[in-house]
Amino acid sequence: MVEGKQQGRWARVYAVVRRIPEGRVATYGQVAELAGLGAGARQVGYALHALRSEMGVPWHRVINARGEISLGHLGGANVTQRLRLEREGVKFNARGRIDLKVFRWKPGSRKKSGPPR
DNA sequence: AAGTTGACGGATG
DNA sequence: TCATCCGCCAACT
Repeated sequence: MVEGKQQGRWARVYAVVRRIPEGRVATYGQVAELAGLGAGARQVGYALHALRSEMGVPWHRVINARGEISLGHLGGANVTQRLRLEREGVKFNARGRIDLKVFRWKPGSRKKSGPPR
């Protein structure tokens, strides 16, 4: 129950996630670091889990270091995530994994920094 | 108040 | 490449 108050560490996570551009993805660890949580990658996942309502936070652009969706089979949330990413131009390989070398978001590089689209 | 948990990550086998 | 183990740190019970 933290949907209402968004002023803790989680708010920083949301702020970072909101900066992830369309067609790009970031890993939990990356978001954690950008949010100043250091090694709190797990907290990022925890924060997004508590998010429930999106509130303009593109949570679907956050994936694990393997380049895969970490969500369990909850209410098809993982399907939603994949669908949204594909719709944004992010491609999955045969194993359902994303090529981080191509789609990983590089903070700062605001212009197209290589990846398609 | 204390212990457990977890949308993770990295090293190791 | 996949399976295990350990480490991090705040939220939850």
